[in-house]
Amino acid sequence: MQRTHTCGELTEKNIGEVVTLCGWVYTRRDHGGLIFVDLWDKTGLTQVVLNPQIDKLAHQEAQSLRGNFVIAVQGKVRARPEDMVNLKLKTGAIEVYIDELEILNPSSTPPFSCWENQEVGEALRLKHRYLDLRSSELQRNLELRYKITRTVRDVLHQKGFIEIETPILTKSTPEGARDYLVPSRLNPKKFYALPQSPQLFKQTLMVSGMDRYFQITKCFRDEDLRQDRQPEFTQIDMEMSFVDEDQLFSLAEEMIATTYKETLGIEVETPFPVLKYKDSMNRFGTDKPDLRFGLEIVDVGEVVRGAGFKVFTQALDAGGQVKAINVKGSAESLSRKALDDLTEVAKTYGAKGMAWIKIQENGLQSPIIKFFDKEMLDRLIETVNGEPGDIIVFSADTPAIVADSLANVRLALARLLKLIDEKKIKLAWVTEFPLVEYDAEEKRYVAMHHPFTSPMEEDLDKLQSTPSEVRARAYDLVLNGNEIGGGSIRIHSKEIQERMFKMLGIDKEEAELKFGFLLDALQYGAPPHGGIAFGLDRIVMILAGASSIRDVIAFPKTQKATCLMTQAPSEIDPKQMNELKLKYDLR
RNA sequence: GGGGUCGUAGUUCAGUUGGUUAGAAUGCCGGCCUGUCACGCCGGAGGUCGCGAGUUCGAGUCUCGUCGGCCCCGCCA
Repeated sequence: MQRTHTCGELTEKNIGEVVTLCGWVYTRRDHGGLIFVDLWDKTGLTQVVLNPQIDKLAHQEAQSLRGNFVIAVQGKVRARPEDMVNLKLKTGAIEVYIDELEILNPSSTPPFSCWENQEVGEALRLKHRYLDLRSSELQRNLELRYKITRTVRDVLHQKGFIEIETPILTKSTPEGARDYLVPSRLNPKKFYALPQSPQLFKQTLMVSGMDRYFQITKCFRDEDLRQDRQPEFTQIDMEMSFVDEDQLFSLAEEMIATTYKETLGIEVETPFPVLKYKDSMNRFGTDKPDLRFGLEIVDVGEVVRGAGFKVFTQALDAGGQVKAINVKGSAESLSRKALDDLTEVAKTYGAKGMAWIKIQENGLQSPIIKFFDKEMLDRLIETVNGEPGDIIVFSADTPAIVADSLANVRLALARLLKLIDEKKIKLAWVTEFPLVEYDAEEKRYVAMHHPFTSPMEEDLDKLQSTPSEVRARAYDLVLNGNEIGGGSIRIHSKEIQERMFKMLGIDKEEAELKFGFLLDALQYGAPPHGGIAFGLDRIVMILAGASSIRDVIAFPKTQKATCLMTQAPSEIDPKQMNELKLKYDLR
């Protein structure tokens, strides 16, 4: 029997036609004389009817049907009696009277029902991922994922990009994340690394005159997993020659806006606002601010300097900061318990505690006001624009801890007070990142983005003197508080690249050993170029409204980076170890 | 490396202060049923309480360890 229609397309227009449907038994309702089967495929459900008066044999055979059996049926489309129309189904106006039934494949009883809305443990769902993927939610997510990549390919194609594949077996690169390694059988004691990104290859392609490259490709980083992070993930990677930030931003904006339009039918405004890293850190404590709500951070260090409150003065004396958030109108809604919980949030990010002041009509309430004189309190309240009904929360510590703790207290507050409008889409560029940051452990500067990121021209003279003040031509794209992409204008001058390596403490031999091929390439007419890479999984997750990256990946890993379906990773045969000339040395 | 949380029929869960034979719903199996659509009615089967020690006359329940899922810190150029 050859399928003539899918299970989601028959309507009144097909009444009278003889059709053949194939699909899975969704439910079977056996009335003894009459059997109803809801037949499922990814397009929908169709009710088929087995009536012994239409075909005795088919009816008899249908008694053995069970859930998830794969069947083919042939019969005539009929209108349902008027009061039997099922408005819940697209195909609810019709049903198919079957005169031929073929069981293509029976099914064991599955460990869980993939169609019912019963909450099933994620471990079990991952073990039987093929069943879980039948659910409408995952079907919808994977379809959205495909629509997004298709739109991206369309847009980039129109803009003159070509997709070029780069190696998966490649060279281990220093810095950055931990590499996944693959032993080389033909070259004992040597290893390939799986790429953390195609970074070096795409820059090399610019030297080749490819002009505009993109690739939707897997990247690998052997680090711990999170809700929005997998060791194996997909980047939309791109690179362009002869561009500056403006051209690159507008292209990326068009790509994102078109994606929203084509997949969700939503118009997003372009151009996206641009926020300098420094301003983002000052106002939100993070380089990926969620701009859907306010609760901005205010520096009150100068106001409280010299107060009798040791927590503040000690932080300031040690070169730290005191910053605050005015939680407008929250005096009623934020309980003592909520403030304790927020304090725990602050502590998670290194703060030793979280001070607060409640402004009431009849004065201030707080465990710390006794340490301040009235004049200082007045100025403090004025600085944060405080009014009766507000609560001011404080963090005092090193700049990094103040930023980190308040950024996360801010997010927790927004969730607690339900300040986030889920319909809002707030995209922004964050620019002028520091080129390097000091690594206390390694006692040297390390590239914040990567060592090929171009410094800003006006900061070039600080490369030697004050490296930490040099700003980079690097940028991130932030969507509702998530970093969804990042990139930079690259260094194409050999001279600047050498100064960069010098600052990072990488000598000539080391540079040659680690990045030799790119450095060679850059000597042979490297055009000015820059690029960006987007995290596809995160973008799909946000557009799908999914709560975990696992919900937009067909076969995701668990938090311990295993696959419950394939049981990867697994032990290997000693023969394979011998071939690779590898030996365990477990400690 | 660290913190939190969960683990009991196939599944989702309940299980009191440590006390008789561990329950419910759903699913599954059998029977009945010609207008259901999460069909209905009757009956039945189904448990290494994640695993291992310990405390106790007695452990699903308490203690320790361990394994696994999830969330978080660190980590993620």
